[in-house]
Amino acid sequence: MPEIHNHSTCVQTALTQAAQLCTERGVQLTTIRQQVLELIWADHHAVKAYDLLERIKPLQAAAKPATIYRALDFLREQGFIHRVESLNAFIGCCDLKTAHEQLLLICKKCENVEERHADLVMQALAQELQKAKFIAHSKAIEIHGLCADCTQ
Amino acid sequence: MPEIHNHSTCVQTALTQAAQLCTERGVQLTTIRQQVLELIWADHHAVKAYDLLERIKPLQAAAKPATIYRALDFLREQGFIHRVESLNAFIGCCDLKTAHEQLLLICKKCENVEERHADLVMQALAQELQKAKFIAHSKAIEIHGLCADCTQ
DNA sequence: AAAGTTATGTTATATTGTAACAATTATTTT
DNA sequence: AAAATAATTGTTACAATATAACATAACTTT
Ligand SMILES: [Zn+2]
Ligand SMILES: [Zn+2]
Ligand SMILES: [Zn+2]
Ligand SMILES: [Zn+2]
Repeated sequence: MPEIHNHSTCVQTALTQAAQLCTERGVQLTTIRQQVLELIWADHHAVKAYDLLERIKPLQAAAKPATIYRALDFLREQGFIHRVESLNAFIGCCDLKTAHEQLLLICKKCENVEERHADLVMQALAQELQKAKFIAHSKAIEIHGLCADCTQ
Repeated sequence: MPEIHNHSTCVQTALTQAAQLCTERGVQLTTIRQQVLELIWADHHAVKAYDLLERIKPLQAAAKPATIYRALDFLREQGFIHRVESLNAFIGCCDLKTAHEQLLLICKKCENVEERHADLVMQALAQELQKAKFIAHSKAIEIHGLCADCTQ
């Protein structure tokens, strides 16, 4: 993610596509679910569940942990967000349309999380899995370090 | 990991090498630390911190969460174990001698965790990181699915 | 409208992990 | 060996993350 970009388009795209996919799939993008998705897309940082809980309370006074975790479960099932395993946190998926594996680059300094498709990595990984005769159901590749903007 | 193998050699190798490396490095493989390492090596499953706590209590009656987490911190710093981020759990490292990245294959059925070096994957990943101008400090690649033994 | 399904409210609790300070043990210096 | 220093462990308290279970409400289908 470049340090400066028109982030409102990121958010708009994500919300529009999510709404569209929900319609197509016959599932409900309820108010709570949409609000959580919007809060996750506030920036390109990974967000923790209890931070989301605090942030949604002005909008949903009755919100409890289960409120958030249920919304997160839904958004994950639909592929709208990813869980960052190594942070116990969540980020918006940058490509809702195509199912894909996630390579996450997590910057220690600015805390941005960049999602990349990294086809060559996935290809090499597929070969390695074949060698191991391992049938993959889900893959998480998470790299911690310094992003391009923070190493200049 | 083949379903049937002489596991006592896995454990012996790990403990012997750990003891040797601690001597070389001038750090202490205390009783508690060695016991935790042994408990982790009980099998090739990932172990949770509080399971370790229960299992060490017969040996260390005074054991508390901090007891376990401190030992885990030490063992991780020394590279004797890995944390499985997607499980909040820990496994013994199968190659103490050479520093290396971890590709973990986690079987949903038998729960075995196999660690592979996967040089080709790491090479492709290094290229991708260069493209992204990202300086990696740590890498976690965790694949969930079915292992060779469990797909037959 | 009634029945069935999906989503939310609510309470309680389980799981995972740290902070802080005291006491002890090991190592180094005098 | 004694004293000083550093490393480890004991202990208490609590923070952070996540789920279970059951009641209520809101949508969908018949
Ligand atoms: Zn953006
Ligand atoms: Zn950065
Ligand atoms: Zn073994
Ligand atoms: Zn298996």
